[in-house]
Amino acid sequence: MSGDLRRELKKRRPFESPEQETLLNLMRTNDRFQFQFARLFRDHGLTPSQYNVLRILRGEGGPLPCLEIAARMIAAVPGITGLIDRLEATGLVTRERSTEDRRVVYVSITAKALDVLAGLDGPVDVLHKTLVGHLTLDELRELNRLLEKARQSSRDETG
Amino acid sequence: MSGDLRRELKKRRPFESPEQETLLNLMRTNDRFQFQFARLFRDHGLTPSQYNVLRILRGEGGPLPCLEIAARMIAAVPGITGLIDRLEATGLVTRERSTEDRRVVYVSITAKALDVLAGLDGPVDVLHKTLVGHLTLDELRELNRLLEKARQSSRDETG
DNA sequence: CCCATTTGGTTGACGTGTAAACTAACCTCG
DNA sequence: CGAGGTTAGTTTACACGTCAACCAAATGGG
Repeated sequence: MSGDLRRELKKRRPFESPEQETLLNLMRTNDRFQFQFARLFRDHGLTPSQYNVLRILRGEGGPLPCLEIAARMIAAVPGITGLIDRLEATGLVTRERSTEDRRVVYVSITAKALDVLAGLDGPVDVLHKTLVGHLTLDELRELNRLLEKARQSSRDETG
Repeated sequence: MSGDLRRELKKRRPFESPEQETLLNLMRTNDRFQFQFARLFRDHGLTPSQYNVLRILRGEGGPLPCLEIAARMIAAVPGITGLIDRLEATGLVTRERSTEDRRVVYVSITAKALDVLAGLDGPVDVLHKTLVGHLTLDELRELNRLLEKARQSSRDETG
């Protein structure tokens, strides 16, 4: 059972440490899942990043500054500009410069984008169940606990 | 404790399902860790993908065809060409067309690349311990078990 | 008030991931 | 042998992610 990952990666040697095995396992699992989500989003004309921005805007319920959006994603600041550019070009968001602080650009989600998201809600939930629905509730909770504990190591360095 | 991820993402509402929470948790953790590795590799003049290719070649101990390298990574086929291009341009790998099957291009790692990897081995191991070394051995094993179980759901669809 | 600093956002360059289309070489079957 | 399919690899086009550099608006100390 523990050799599954090794076989997948066609690794010749055993893992050098339990830590290495866990990290490779984490990255591999994440990549597989990301691939599934990317395909679903693409079928609806969105990239994963675009979906992420739209979900943030819908969840907020109102306009958000560019940098606030960037802060809630993993993305670095400069990438946001082009991302918003493309969303604006396809009519999924609108830009509006603030009158109080003229440096700030507020981004709003459009009705068209809300429709796209609404069409994705069902399939996204189905995919969630498909990917990890075969884990028991206890296993999901334990996985969450372990992932959060793992992430606390790098919290001080990355914000 | 379970609200940690919610706070990190500045999420207003609770998660819609345990499955969603676990998947967001997984992606978030992976992104944090990837960031750490990317910084380390960059300090040694490599991108994560380039490091990945070089590790595969060193582990193999001999030349490998381009597509075999692609198969061991998550990357799709077309991206390999440019990746090998840049590695060849910086003298980290060499290309050689096979004489038996002239379609096949064998890629070999250079001594220069082996030096770079040797300089990274220590720091990489340190980073492994930094990121998940605070988990107990039992926790690492349980995390591995849960991740492998999770990944089995999408195995049939993605190869 | 003015200059230095900070902050919000953009631009440009480079590396990468992905899809689609294409070339070149091999293989199979009639 | 020769047409058609398969395989290895490349090219092209687009979307990011990241860094370095930059601009413009706001701020703050002298």
